[in-house]
Amino acid sequence: MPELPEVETIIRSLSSKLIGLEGSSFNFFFPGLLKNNDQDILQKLKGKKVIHLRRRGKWILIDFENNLSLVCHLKMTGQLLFIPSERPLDKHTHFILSFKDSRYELRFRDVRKFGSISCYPTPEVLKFLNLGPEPLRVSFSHFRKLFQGRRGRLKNLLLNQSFLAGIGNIYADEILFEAKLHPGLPVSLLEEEEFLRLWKAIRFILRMAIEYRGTSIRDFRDAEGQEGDFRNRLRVYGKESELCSRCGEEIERLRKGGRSSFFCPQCQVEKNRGID
DNA sequence: ATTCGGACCTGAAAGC
DNA sequence: TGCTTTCAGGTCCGAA
Repeated sequence: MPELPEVETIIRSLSSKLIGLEGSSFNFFFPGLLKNNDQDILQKLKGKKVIHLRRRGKWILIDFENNLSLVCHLKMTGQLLFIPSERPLDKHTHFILSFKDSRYELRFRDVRKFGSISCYPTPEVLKFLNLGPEPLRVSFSHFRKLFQGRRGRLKNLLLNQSFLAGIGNIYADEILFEAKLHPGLPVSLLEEEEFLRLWKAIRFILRMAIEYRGTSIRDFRDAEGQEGDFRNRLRVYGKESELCSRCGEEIERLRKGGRSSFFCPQCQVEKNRGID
C-alpha cells in the first residue's frame, strides 16, 4: 500500500505524538510480524523514550533514547495507528506498543500480514536496508549519475529501491505520465533532456502527493485513521479506458507478472525506441 | 543480466 | 443468489 508519500504522511502525523513518550509494554498477536529478531530485544525498549521518527524510502524508523530503533515496513496493507487504548481490537491488529502515562497506543494493523517489524541498534539500521538515495533529496547531477551502467526498462528501475528509495507502483505511473515517458522505455535510450524531465516529475509528483497526504484507494490511512486525498489527483493509475487529461487518448493498461502499468499511449511514446 | 511467475496472505470486486 | 476467479500502494527468490 504505502509508498513514500504515504509513509511520510504517517511520520508527520506521528512524530509530535510519539516523541518523548516512554515505552511501557508491547504485545505480539501475530509473532511472524517480528522479523530477524526475537522478542527479547524489545524488552530493552521498556522504560525508554522515543527521541526521533524517521522515514527512509518506505521504511519507518522509530529511534529510542538507548540507541535502539524499531524498523517497520507496511508492505501492501500495513497500518501504523496511534489511537486510544480503549478502541476495540480487530483480528488484523498484530502488534501493540503501549506508553507510560498515555491513553493512546501504537498499533500495527495488517490484513495481508506482509508487513514487518524489527529492532536494531540505531547506528546500524540504515546499513541493513540497502536503499538508493531519497528522491526528494537527490540533486539532478547525482540523479543523472545513478543511471550509469544501468540497463532494463525505465519503470522497473524506478521501482528498484536500491536505485531510488520510496517509489512504488502508483507514483511510478504518475511520474512517468508527468514526464511523458513510456514505462517500457529502455533506460539506455534516455536522452539528456529526458533525465531532467524525469527528475522534475519525481519531485513534482511526490511533493504534491505529500501535500495531499497520500493516496487512499483501499487500505491506506494515516496514524489517526484518516484517508489521503491524492486519489483525486491521479491522472493514469487505475484509469484504464478513461480519456487522457492531456490529449484525450484512451489510457492503456499493461500487465506484467500480476502488476499493472497505466499510461497514455499517445503522450508517453515518442518515436520507436525499443518499445514493443 | 533482465524479466517473469510464484510465494507470502486476506478480502473485495468482478465474472459467470 | 452463490460459487469461482482476479486483483491489490511490496519484496524476495528462483527459473527461463
